[in-house]
Amino acid sequence: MSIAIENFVKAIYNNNSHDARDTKPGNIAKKLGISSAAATDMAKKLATKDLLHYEKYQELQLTDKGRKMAINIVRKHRLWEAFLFKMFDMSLHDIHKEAELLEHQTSDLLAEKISEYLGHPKFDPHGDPIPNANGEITTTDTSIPLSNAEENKTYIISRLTSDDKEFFEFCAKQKLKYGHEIKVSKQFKNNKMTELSVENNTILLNEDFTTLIYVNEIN
Amino acid sequence: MSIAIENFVKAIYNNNSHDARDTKPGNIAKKLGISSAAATDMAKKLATKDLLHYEKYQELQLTDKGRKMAINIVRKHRLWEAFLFKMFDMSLHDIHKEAELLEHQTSDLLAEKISEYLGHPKFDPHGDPIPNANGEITTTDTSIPLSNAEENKTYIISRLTSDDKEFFEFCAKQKLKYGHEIKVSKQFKNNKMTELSVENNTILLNEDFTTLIYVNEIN
DNA sequence: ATTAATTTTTAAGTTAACTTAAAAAGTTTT
DNA sequence: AAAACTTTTTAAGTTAACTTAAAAATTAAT
Ligand SMILES: [Mn+2]
Ligand SMILES: [Mn+2]
Ligand SMILES: [Mn+2]
Ligand SMILES: [Mn+2]
Repeated sequence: MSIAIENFVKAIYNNNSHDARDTKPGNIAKKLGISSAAATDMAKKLATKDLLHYEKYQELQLTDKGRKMAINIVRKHRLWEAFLFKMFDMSLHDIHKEAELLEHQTSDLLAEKISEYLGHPKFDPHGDPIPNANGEITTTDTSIPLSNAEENKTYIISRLTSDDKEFFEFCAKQKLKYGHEIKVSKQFKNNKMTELSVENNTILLNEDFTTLIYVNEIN
Repeated sequence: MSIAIENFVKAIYNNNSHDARDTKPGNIAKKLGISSAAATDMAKKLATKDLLHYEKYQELQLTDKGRKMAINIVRKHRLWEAFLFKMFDMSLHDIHKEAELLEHQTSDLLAEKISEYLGHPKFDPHGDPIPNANGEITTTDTSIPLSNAEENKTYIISRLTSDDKEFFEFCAKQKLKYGHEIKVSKQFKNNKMTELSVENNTILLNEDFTTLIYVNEIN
């Protein structure tokens, strides 16, 4: 399967497993940076390969075969992220970019070697779950977006769901990293802003960021 | 530059730096597993990109730009080989296959991180030199093929120049590895065979293998 | 319920990287 | 120096992955 096909299938998978937003060709096209005409063509082609169900004007839905394929790529992506993060001093954004390419050129054998070396990690450095070699995700995600966090409660950052460079640079600078502890001091409901403290610093985030940062409450 | 272009330029580079054999489209085509018509087309195209000089029926010659590009890919290939060899228990042949793909999806930044992690190694696990980030190869190779080695002299294996799976399996089993010591006991000139000892075992190799194994004399 | 706006699909065309088959040129043998 | 053989080139055609622009369908607004 070509890189174009792999990216297409992965985009569908990420789209409706993550946000559950609309999974029509136009939206997938936007994520991949191609025209929606190209996405429609590709969808039709992949339907003949039994990777997805296609019906005119309807949402695209992966078949079991398509989902399996997507998960395999996602697994390789997240393993590479975890591996590069551990081995080298590189920004999350750079790591993501490398993984975006390496994921397509990695044998199952090498993926397994990487997983083994890392002790079969369950999460990548963004906090996203890493499927096992059988395509299963055994962890359950109970985290909520920071925008929904409650005042005066303490949380652990569990996911950073973006691939924007500036976002990650900001997060790195402010110590907003996977696994770090934060305390929400105030939710400004009207302005949709959140005040919180990280390592004795108080920062104020707007909704653009608080919907990308997911947290788990500490009890 | 596409993967097809990168592999083409690399094939030319490897061809006339290694064996100095004929570098016409047909021969390159054979190495890449494409038709010679395709190779001729590609050669013409790359000439317009100033990556090589093309003249009908003549040998293909890389320009400085083309050579630079080839060396950059070779560097990434060999760094990946050295890195995977160090990190994981994988056969040389498998490592080579992974590197053949990863070399095209590796940023200069990541290549440098790998090189740094390994302490800027000068050789890959086949004994081939790793160009530095400026494309320079500072080591000089004084090794000779085992077929030319002299009787009753002791050598260190410095290169295994093949990508055949069976060859590497055989070498691995017989401890014919990069850096290992061997002693040549007899050269059968007529039969073009070489008798040698490795770790107290005596083995007899024919020309198919002794031209692929390069050695340096121990003084 | 029309009309307007948005999205998806179809249609037609492009480019890169191939293929096979025939023609042309180069090389080797007699 | 022909003839025979081999290799390279040209020519024509295919496929995957795109594009733009128009047509068709869906969705939203009045
Ligand atoms: Mn990708
Ligand atoms: Mn990730
Ligand atoms: Mn390659
Ligand atoms: Mn090598």
